[in-house]
Amino acid sequence: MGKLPTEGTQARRFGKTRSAQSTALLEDYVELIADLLLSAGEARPTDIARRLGVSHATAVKTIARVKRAGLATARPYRGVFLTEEGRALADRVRVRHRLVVDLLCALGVPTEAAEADAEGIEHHVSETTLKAFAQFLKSRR
Amino acid sequence: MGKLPTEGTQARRFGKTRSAQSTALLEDYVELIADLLLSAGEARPTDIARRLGVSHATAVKTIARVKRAGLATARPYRGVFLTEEGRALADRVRVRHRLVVDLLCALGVPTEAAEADAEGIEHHVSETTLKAFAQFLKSRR
DNA sequence: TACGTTATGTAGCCTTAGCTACACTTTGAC
DNA sequence: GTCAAAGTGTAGCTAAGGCTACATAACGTA
Repeated sequence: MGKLPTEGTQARRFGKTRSAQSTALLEDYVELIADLLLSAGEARPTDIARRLGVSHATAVKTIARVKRAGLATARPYRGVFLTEEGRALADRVRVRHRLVVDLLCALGVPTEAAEADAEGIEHHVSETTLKAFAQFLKSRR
Repeated sequence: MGKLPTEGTQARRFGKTRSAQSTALLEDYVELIADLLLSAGEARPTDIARRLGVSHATAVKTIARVKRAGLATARPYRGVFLTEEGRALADRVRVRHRLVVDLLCALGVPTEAAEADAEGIEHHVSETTLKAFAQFLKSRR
């Protein structure tokens, strides 16, 4: 039985988790847009919607939020593009995703499950934890 | 560079992540209520709110949702109690939380960071992955 | 070039999860 | 027993993230 966290500590943890959830979607969009730009040369709302499994209207609305956050730009009927900041975020997210998947695989999680779980887990992994993951993988290679 | 997931596969993963998020709050509430019932003998809305770092009004509203989900019962001004189903969920959640924290610690993540990150991670760990975690911890003990 | 298909954007609705403000119970101290 | 403080509940607001329905733009092909 571990020691109980103080009221304040626990509240802070939950708060952090809540804010992580609000940025998770933005990260997913940015990562996906980067992916589409690279593999298809363009990122269209309909493609994004299909990949995420949501309606195109939902995608359009969220893209608007991504733009508002300064991560992307878009002109009507002309697709979506990342800003400098968006590209930087996409890179960070991609690296983190790979690291999480690699770690899960190293622990014996089957690839398919690792990829699926990483999708949810990655948004909640702190820098500190990420470093520990990298260290662990290095030591075992 | 891993192989790309098909459109459908990726959509399914995102969908799973989305639904996990909708149950995450319920799990947190149930776990906290169980905790308070055990340590204080009662679970009052204000205590729950303070521990989660939200207003009491928000807590009350979410407690209503927990009740609607059949996980808890409550009578006005008399505190919150778990149903059979709620207790079972609380147990599962507690076990899972401990396992995630223990794993992170075993990988060299400092305790404080492990506890904090686990709060967000635990809701996205599948049964498959959970088993791999347990197996890894056993093999290394 | 005209037209049907596909993509896009917009409007309006729902639920969740947060908040503040206000009203009503309970509880405890006197 | 009274009354103030603390706790509880309710109402009404916001933003996010879903959806469907509908109108308009772009594209490809006959």
